[in-house]
Amino acid sequence: MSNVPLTAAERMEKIVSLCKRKGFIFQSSEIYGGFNGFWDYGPLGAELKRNLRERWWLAMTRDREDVVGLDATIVMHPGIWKASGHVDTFADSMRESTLSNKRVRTDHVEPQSGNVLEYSGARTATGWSLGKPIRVLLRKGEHIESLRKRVKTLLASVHSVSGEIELLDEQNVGAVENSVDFHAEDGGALGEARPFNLMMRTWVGPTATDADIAYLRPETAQAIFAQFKNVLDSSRVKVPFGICQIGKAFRNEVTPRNYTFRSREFEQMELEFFIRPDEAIEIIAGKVTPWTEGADLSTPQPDWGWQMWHRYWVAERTRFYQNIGLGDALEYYFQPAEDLAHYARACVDILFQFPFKTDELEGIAARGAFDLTQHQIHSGKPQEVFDDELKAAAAKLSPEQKEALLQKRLTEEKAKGDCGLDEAAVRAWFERLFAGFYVPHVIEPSAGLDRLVLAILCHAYAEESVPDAKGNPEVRNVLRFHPRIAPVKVAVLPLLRNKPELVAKARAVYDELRQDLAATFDDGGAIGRRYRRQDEVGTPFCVTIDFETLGEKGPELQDTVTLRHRDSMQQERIKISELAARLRAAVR
RNA sequence: GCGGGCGUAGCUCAGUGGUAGAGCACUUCCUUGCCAAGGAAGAUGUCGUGGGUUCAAAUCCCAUCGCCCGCUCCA
Repeated sequence: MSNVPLTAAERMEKIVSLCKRKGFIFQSSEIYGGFNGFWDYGPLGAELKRNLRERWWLAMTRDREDVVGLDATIVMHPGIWKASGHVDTFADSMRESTLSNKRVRTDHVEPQSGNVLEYSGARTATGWSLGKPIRVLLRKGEHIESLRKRVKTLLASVHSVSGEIELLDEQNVGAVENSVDFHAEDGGALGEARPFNLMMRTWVGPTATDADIAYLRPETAQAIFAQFKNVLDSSRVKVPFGICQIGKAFRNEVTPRNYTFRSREFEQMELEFFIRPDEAIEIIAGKVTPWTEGADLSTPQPDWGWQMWHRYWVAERTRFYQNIGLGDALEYYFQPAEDLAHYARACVDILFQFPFKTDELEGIAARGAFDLTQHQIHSGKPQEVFDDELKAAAAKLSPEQKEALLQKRLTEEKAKGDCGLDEAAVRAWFERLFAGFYVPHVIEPSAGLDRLVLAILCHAYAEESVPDAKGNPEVRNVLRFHPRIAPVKVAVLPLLRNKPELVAKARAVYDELRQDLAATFDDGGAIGRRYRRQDEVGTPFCVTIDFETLGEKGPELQDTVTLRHRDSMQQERIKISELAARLRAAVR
């Protein structure tokens, strides 16, 4: 058996088609023409997604002692999004170059100086023409021929025209100094500023005035920060510990693309794992273990600072993906320091090679104390924890040791330039720290559930070339889901439909198995066809009831069935009494 | 938002102004038999949506929605 070669585009098309045909994923609101950026899960997709969600939740909560769950609302106090920075960063005003249609943020336009040229239009000898006038900036020192060539090249690529482009009625309309009306790269005049609001708005309360505006959350994480104190005070947890949440989030993506990959409504699985600041670790443990290549990340240690915790969570999350059969398909991207957002200290992306491109499944960020500090400032409610171990350890430090810690931090803050804390702020922070108080730092593994479903489908999809009954090669479609996450675990099949005693026996086996396994019953068509039907939706096991099951070939085969394996297509004979335990073990 | 391509049965697609099609899938029945191909019968469409041109539109024109590709955006 070998895999049929497919191009990336063919592969993706087949996956999309299979998902619709078999009830994994449907377009939202399809009977009304669809709705861009929204997708529904059909019967099998809902099961698959539920299995993945359940695995993540159990890996976080049941399998660990140091993480608890939360289930918060989608609509929250608008102040949360002010504090988190989303109201500002998600509502950019954008302008477009009229020449290239390239967008630029209004507040990022670089002032330009030079002469403004205007053309009434452009055309080619082959019949293409541009009706609208073109304004473009001839920068100081730029040769006019170089500008003409650049404009022609841009027009050719933007409008997909070939052949020589002729620019019409060139006019010099005057000089400008430090103008913010031209695109920095292509020199094209910028159009009107338009707001790009990436947060979805709604109104809470029946009056729907501006004062009632609220937002559908653009991420689930902020609810965790907003409820941090309540969880801390009610759950007998102490730092280091985590709070996890699974739920819907909403963004007005500029371009929803690539099937379900970038949707406007999507589901996130997020953990905020709260840790002590490195200074607290140093006081308590005497040192902070730096991360080194090959470090032992299996068991958290008291002297771990944020770096080790960050790497630990990368390893933990990798283990999760291995357990659902994606381990061999991941790539990692360590964001270079200069690309990090101002509040992040490190970020690792876990990527999957989708047929359309390799892109992010999960981001694991070390975010320092940024979020809780923001909420402390905006809400006016302290978000500090009290750490008695820290207080006791700090009490044993000499004034010189304390000053040394402080000076070290001061040097770090100075290195940050304008965004660093001043000396008074650092002294105040250490005073609280020595008394046992601090705002915890956080490691944030944030995964997209819909992206995971898509990755699982893409990874599982295979077309094999297998010989048919006559030995001719034939294509077999199969979804090679790990049995743990397969939407249906076992199909029960009577060999023939028109023999009531076979059907009755098969029904009895089905009724027993479905008590604790996702099972299905199929008596339609030839047996081989039914096997292939189950392969196509990724059912790992088929159980076939035949006349031997009924005892026709003697008592030793009575109450045995054929157990057929999806990937190898091998069959074995097994007693009905052993079936449930055997299958349960395989899907655990 | 810009440019290009596309939208016909559940799926894949043919159909360039004159009666809406094929293959697969599906439904029912027959078959003592294990890897999609046996036999018989059957159901399936506002040709994405709205408007226009025409005696006549799946076909031509306009608008709109959706999908794909590129640009753009992406805490």
